[in-house]
Amino acid sequence: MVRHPALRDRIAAGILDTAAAVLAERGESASMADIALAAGVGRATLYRYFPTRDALLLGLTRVAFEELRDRIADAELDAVPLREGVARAARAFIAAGRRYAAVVHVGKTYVEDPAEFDRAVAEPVRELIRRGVADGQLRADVPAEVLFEMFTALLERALQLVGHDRLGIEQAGAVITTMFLDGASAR
Amino acid sequence: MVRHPALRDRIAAGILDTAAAVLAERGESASMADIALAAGVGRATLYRYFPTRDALLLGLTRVAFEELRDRIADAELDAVPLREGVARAARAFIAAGRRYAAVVHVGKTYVEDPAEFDRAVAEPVRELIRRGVADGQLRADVPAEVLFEMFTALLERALQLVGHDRLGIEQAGAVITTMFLDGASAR
DNA sequence: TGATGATGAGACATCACTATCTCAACACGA
DNA sequence: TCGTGTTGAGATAGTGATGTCTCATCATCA
Repeated sequence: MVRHPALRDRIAAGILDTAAAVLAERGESASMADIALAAGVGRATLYRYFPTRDALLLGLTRVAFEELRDRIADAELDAVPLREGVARAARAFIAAGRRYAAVVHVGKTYVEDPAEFDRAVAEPVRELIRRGVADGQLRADVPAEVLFEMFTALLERALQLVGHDRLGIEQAGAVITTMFLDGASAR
Repeated sequence: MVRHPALRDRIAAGILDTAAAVLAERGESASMADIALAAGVGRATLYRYFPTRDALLLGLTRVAFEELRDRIADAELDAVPLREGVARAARAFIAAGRRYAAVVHVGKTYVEDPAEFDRAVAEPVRELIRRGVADGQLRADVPAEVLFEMFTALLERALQLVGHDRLGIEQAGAVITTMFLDGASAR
């Protein structure tokens, strides 16, 4: 019998944590042995917690997705002005994605339910941008979809910079927000 | 004796071309067999032209780098105003990088001489941005290095969109330039 | 202290891919 | 038509990773 049923979950969470770090650093090619070594457990133990590599990647994207989904829901992007919404979305992505930078790139293939991811994470941001275009606050000479892509591109790069300690978390959110809205030109 | 010494080069170039496409689509994990199949040659033949996988990746990054280097040199970024320089840099990257989107991501590990790449490609753009910050045209509340990262992030994403036919080449250059300089807000 | 259950180390089979080699078929020039 | 040289297909060895298994060891609880 398991002594502490919660202990197993905590160990699994710890493994996912270091797995996220290893994958972020070494890329998708990091092996199960690499992850086990970094997590300080034996390879066999790693397989006891995650019976396949896919199961591990799936678990990783799942926690990342849930955290991101919750933060986006908290942000209530549909209830605030455009500028505040963009700022909130940026902070939400950076806060949630900080530890899961690996997933941002690798992720798409391992997301359990892409439609659900789209609905709960991407769509609220797209809707925010569409609203900005519709009421004349955002430029209309480019499809809203392209603006969305540019926004996420800035986000992902900022996430990388945060991961490499070249940008603070707070600054990252501010830079993304102002860069996206106002660009790099001096005021 | 080889009938046409130039023929070999043309075939090699053709292989590199399709290799770029395959790698761009399937990612770094595309195998030599995949590439040979897509290129319409036997696997053994592929190995005759590129004795190792590394040699192929190296050759691919080499042509991409040379094209990009030449275009950046042509752009004379140090001799034009900031806005024109940004526009030229964007066009240069998109024109040269269009067929080598794979390398943009994978690249860094296969670049023969990272220092040379930095000197001939990245540094002129960085210098352009530094100049813009120094003369007050670009915002100074963010390190020039971060502005550079944001610019390349927009570039790479635009490159992807072009590759997926979601953005035209001309529009891509224009969007990058105006987004970077003025952001997404309506004028 | 003794029993239970988890752990780490390592052996092992399997699989996919790289890289090499051979050979029959083929194209092109003399 | 003949000969040179290239090609594609397939066999094969080597390598590294995944996934399974066993076993000695260790920590915890009674």
